[in-house]
Amino acid sequence: MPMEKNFNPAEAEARISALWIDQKVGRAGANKKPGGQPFSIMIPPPNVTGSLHMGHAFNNTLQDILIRWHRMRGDDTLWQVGTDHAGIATQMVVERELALTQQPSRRDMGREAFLAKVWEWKDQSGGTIINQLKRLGASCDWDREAFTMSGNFPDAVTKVFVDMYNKGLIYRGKRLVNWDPHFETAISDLEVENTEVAGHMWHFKYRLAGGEIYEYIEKDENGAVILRETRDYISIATTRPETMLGDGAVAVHPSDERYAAIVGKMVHLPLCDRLIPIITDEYPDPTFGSGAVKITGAHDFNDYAVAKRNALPCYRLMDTSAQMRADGAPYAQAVLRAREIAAGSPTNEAEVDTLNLVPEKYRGLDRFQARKLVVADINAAGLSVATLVKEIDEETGSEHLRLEPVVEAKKIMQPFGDRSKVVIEPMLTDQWFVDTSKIVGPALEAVRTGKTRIMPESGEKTYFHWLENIEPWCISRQLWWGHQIPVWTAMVPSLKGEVGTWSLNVADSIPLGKAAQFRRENAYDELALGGKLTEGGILTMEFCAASVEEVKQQISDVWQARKGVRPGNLVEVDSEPHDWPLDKCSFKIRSEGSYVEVPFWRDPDVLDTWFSSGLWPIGTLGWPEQTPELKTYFPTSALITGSDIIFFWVARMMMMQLAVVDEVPFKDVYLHGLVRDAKGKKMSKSLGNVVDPLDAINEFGADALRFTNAAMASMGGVLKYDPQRIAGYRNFGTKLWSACRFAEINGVWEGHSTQSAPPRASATANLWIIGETAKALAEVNTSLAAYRFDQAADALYKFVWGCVCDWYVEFAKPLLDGTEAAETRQTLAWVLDQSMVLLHPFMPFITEELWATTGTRAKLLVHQDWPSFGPDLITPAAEAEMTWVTTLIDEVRSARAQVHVPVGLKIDIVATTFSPEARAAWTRNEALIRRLARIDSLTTGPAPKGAITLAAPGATFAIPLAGLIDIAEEKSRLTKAMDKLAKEIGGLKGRLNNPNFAASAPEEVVLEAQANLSAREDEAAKLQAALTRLAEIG
RNA sequence: GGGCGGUUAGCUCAGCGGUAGAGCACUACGUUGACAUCGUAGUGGCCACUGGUUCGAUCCCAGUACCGCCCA
Repeated sequence: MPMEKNFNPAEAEARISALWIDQKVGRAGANKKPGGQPFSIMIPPPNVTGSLHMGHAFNNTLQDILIRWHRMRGDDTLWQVGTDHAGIATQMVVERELALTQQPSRRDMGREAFLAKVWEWKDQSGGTIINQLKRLGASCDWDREAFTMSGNFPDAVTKVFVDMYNKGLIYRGKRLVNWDPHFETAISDLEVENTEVAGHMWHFKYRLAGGEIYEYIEKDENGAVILRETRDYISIATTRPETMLGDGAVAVHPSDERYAAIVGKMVHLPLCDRLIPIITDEYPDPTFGSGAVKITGAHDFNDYAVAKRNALPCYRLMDTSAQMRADGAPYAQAVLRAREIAAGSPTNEAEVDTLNLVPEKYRGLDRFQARKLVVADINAAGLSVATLVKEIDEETGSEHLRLEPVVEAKKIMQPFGDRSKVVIEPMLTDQWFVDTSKIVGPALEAVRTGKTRIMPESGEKTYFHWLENIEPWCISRQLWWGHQIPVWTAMVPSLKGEVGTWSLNVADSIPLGKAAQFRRENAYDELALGGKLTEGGILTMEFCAASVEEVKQQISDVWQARKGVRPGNLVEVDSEPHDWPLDKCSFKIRSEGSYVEVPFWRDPDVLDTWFSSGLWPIGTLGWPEQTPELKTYFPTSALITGSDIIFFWVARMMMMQLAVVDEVPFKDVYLHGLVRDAKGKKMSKSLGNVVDPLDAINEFGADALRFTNAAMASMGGVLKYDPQRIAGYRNFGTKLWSACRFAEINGVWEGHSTQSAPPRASATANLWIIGETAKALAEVNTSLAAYRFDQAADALYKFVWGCVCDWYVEFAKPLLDGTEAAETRQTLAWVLDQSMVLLHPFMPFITEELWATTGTRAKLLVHQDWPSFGPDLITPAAEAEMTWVTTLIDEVRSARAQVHVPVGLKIDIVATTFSPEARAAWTRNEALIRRLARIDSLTTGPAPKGAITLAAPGATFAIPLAGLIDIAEEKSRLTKAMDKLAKEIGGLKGRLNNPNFAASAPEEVVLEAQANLSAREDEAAKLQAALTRLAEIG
């Protein structure tokens, strides 16, 4: 059956893909040869909720190119595939689906039922992106597909947590974190998008206590007084008025003379019955606003730092959904205690957190509603900074002056959750942290010493910069979908074995306020107690272990050691004691001698998804089991991923693998830029400029998209997708296809089977193309080894289109009629075979199809041996001769076109000078030259009148075209060529005449310039002679 | 504000010490034994600007301008 005119991707891709999957061509170690080195890549696990976008398509194309290349070379190859459970994203998807289908909400159905729903969803819809990867032609080991929530992965995550906990690398603490009020969880600062939005700046007056006044003096740059007034207040500016209820102080810069006199004095907090001090700190910018800043430690990161430095209490004002708090004691009671604390009464973080300083009127309001109300109330109290504005009464026309509060419209940076899109609230909460400062060292060291390479180099700088300034990593999330933190808390006796003193029967649970009082009065020392007091006043202790059984053992051991008895019954309960409803409070741990039931409870939080995906390299290979795969493929060879997750993932994988198995996770890291549209704009659904990889595959075929990806993959480049470019590479595939079809029509494939060695050839053109093939191979190898996919693609494009199709196929046409027909057939078959092989990693479908169509093959192309021939296939003499031939053809064609010789007209040519070498080159390649330059006959002799002249090395040719050509046009052609030569000659002479050049430049550069000059001068002389002749005839 | 990049043909990008390349687009011609998803021949560049180093700078260094990205 003759070949179709074109490759049909839609039909062939599905068929070939099924064949590859069916034959498991990508299984670990497939096509491995003796001596093959391990080569492994871990796919950056896409979110299980995800679908394939251009970033994935790009990134996985590069991985597949490397994998296919190494596999063909006989290396022991693994491309590990899998997905990431994506905590927030997945929970969001499933919750949305529950809402859409009118099912009970997550909270209504409870944790266990909800997780069952998530798994249900995962089984139904979690495979989308994996299937899409198959359409791209990705040759992963599909049987090894991993998921961060199944297989050995959860155990591996737990083990790592426990190990790190035991090594003191993980701790729990109350810190200000980014809180997502929609999902009601902490999120990473990397999951926060800071966006500039239109906001406002309000200016409030905080009055000095006791009616004190001071002289406020404002000076200009030169020190001249521009404002002097007596004030009874300090002016503060804020973009978040509702947080003023939790202010702990007003801060000014120590150098700020305006406020020097009142530093240390107290001010009245508007709307509150509290006084707060004026303190100094380096944080306020004296040139910004009034220079005085209100400090709300519990709701702003900068303020939190100031509060910590100055030991200010951080009063939390909002609940988990960012509504003003409605819990705890009445305002009057809370403020009483706050005043005591301000006056120096001892306290602690836990107690401060229980105090709700939101006045009743604001309790339960949304933060934005509260803002409006606070502003209105401050305005009403006359505590806003105001200016006088003129007002004209419309009826009477009389002017009034009215005080108007100053509200500046201002662009402010506001943090948004990247998933929820709601405004993030800095929130003081208990969270788990990885003490990154303790594990960052080896990660830095590995890159410094080159054990792991990051490409491009700028990525290395970013890596160092981030790691050198690393913050503790908050790893807990208040979600249900994820790896639950393996830490339990249990009631324990004190170190002295006391139970009755602090361990209360829960039925006796004391009110929070009373508990706080209890804690204060006992001025306890948690170290001495060997545990920690809960808010309910119960002595507890944390236990971290991989299983409940181990935890029970540990709890029991503590009781045994401290009290001399083991609890009769350890009961795991749902949550902390102070959350317990009364009917659950039946634990009898109090009565001396009868410790019947001791409750313990697990931390409900789950781990940040990045904590588990940080273990991807070892987790997918079966760790903690020492599997053969782990031994063979770890550390992995390369990681290919977007530069946007260098912090999220790359740096964390480095830290974690080094901390856990003391080895780098990968040798090379290749970072690529963000994917953009043709104009460089970020692709977004709202802009409608998203190029869907699947659309591109449907329209142009996967090979075209893949080749585009490779061609764009220059180091550090931005990736701008232009469908025209994809179309161009589709055409490239078609070009190869039709060259093979040409071969078919000429019987090249008849009886063809794979030949690894090139045929013995004698024709120059055949020798030449064999040499070009060797050069292409070398270039592809070098480029891929350096991760220069663009250079490899470029080399292949030039070779296949530029050498094979443009020249060699044309040369083959006359050769196939001559005495060298047999070797030409073999050469053409070999060259096209090599083209398929070399292109296969880039365009696997079309090449696999051609491979099957064109010969008897022992193996699929995907497992064909990568060639290993070297530069010995290059014949320098053939190369030089073909350069002479192609240059001559180019010149004849160019000259003909410029003087408008009709393409169809065959011309005669006269060699006016002809060296023996040139004559030999002509003779050997006469058929090709005559055909491609459309020459009828060659004679030698003097140049005829009225001819166009061409200069070639060792020869001058004249094309006699008396009457056919326009002499003026030929003159202008020659003059133009002469001008160009003159410019070049001028430059070369200038250099060579400079004595410093000869003295300083390397010898070969000087020689090259000299040779260049003499060649140019030779050519110029020939053209000058031609011009002279033209002048003679007119 | 801090960090990292970029500025080369109309567009998208390579090149990175020896006077500039590709693809696409554009122009003209063209069905010459595969290919019009094509062929042939062309047009098109003070390599952002200003200094410096060098025999020589698009390339190295410093500064300026503009544009990105990341982090505050």
